[in-house]
Amino acid sequence: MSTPAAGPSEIPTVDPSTQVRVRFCPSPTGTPHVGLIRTALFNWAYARHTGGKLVFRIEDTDAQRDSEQSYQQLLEALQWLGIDWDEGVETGGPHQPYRQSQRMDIYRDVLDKLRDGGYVYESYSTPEEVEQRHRAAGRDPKLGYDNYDRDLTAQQVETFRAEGRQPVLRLRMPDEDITFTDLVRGDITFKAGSAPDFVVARANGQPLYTLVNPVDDALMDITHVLRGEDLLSSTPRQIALYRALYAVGVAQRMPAFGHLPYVMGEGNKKLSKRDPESNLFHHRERGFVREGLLNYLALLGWSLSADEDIFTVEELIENFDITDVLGNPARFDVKKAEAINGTHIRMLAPEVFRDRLVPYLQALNLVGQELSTREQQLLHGAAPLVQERIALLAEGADMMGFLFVADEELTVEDKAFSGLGDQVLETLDAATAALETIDEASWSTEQIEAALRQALIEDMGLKPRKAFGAVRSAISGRKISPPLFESMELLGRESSLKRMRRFRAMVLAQS
RNA sequence: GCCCCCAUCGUCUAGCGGCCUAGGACACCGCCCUUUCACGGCGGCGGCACGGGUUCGAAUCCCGUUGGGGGUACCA
Repeated sequence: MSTPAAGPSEIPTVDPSTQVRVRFCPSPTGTPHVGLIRTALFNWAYARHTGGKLVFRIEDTDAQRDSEQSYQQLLEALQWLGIDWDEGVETGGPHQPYRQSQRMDIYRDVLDKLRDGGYVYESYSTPEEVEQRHRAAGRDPKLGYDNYDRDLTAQQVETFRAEGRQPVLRLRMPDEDITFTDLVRGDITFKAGSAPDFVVARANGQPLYTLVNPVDDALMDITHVLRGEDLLSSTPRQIALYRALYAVGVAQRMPAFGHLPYVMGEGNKKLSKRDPESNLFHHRERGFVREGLLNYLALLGWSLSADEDIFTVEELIENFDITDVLGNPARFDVKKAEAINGTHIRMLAPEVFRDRLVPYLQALNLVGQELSTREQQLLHGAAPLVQERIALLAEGADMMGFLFVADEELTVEDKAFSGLGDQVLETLDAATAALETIDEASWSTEQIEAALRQALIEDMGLKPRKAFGAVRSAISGRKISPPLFESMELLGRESSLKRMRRFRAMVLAQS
């Protein structure tokens, strides 16, 4: 019984008129990785750019590693970023179910067809035996499977069975070069014999990723397989499988492949799951806005134009083409990501920015679940003050934090006492006296600034840096704060004066 | 070992034979603006890995070298 290797035959390919159908098919293991999300983004952008469809499938065939929590996180990640899908888990579609763990009977069917067609064969060799044969023949033992079981005689098979062996199923690879045109890298040829016959199903009958991934792509009529570079070398095996699937009537066409470059971390290593910056949610917690992170992620391998790094999702969709993606790996640069995020923060409408800040204020316990009228008022006034001076939302919440704490509970940082000059006390006294002359009704940024300038700069002849620095420390407890006079207006007369006196006492106690 | 991918400033990139004495962004360094920090503005530093070809002409095409990465599982 000889097994045929499916040849190139006349399997249809994808042409420019083909309606695009791409997919995102993660395994639900661990927390979403920025590299994975970049893959989702490019698939999504390509679907939206071409007016095609995005299918969201879950590859949970490894019960050992998959988790429901991870699945939920994937949903949350895509939802946060605004990456939506046309068919798939949660939304359903004509090819459901979209979780591979629920498609086992389908794979069994396909396996039967492949076996009936003679494209897969039973393999009884153990890894040890393969290695032993390599050694005996003087070959490198790490060569991989040696195709030994391709043409076993009925006699041999019977012997193995009698020994109680359970065979795995392998797909027979063609004895010829396999060439395909990668959408990002161009023509790639794998030499004949460089990939041995591979396992598509375990001895216990469980189908493996090597089978299940192309089978679902075929069944779901995926036209463009855009995935990570780590899967590049498995492409010849998939092409061989596809030819067999076409021969048995499961696949209708050969999809186009495009392999996206790695996202690198420090040094020359792939950004590992261990690195905190590989974790999408880590960035969200630090205060990345979706617009900024999406922009930065798209920049890893793609660019809008020669002289503009900042773009919106709409611009991405309008201009994105997979063939423009670069093949070389890109390092994830936190600094640049933050800078781009800062630009996007500045681009947000004031009220949007304000709303986005709330969860970060809550995370710092500065406000509760519901904002009081006073808190809303403070947020409303302070948001525009910080919007133009931060790169991350968490920074913004932190910077305006002093407004949300009681006067007597304001933390005054050690640094806030330094560099104030020998005339701190006099400065604080003069400032307080000047502020006291402003009545409640005329307590405004303009009045505050005028009074302080007159008393400290004009009358005392102090440098603005020292003069206002002392007041800033008193009001905010820090050396760095939102604009001072505006902050004082927001805080109000009473609070401001209380903080002035409290700080004076602290300075006195320090010396 | 074998197979495959990649190679422009520190980083991300523009460049697809002449427009390049290589452009932008981030970072860094000055200066300006300024109540701190930022933002903004101006300027500076800094790169085609190497060697052969092809061509009137190469960052761009070809080959090799070197360097980096990935694969080579009954993981995905």
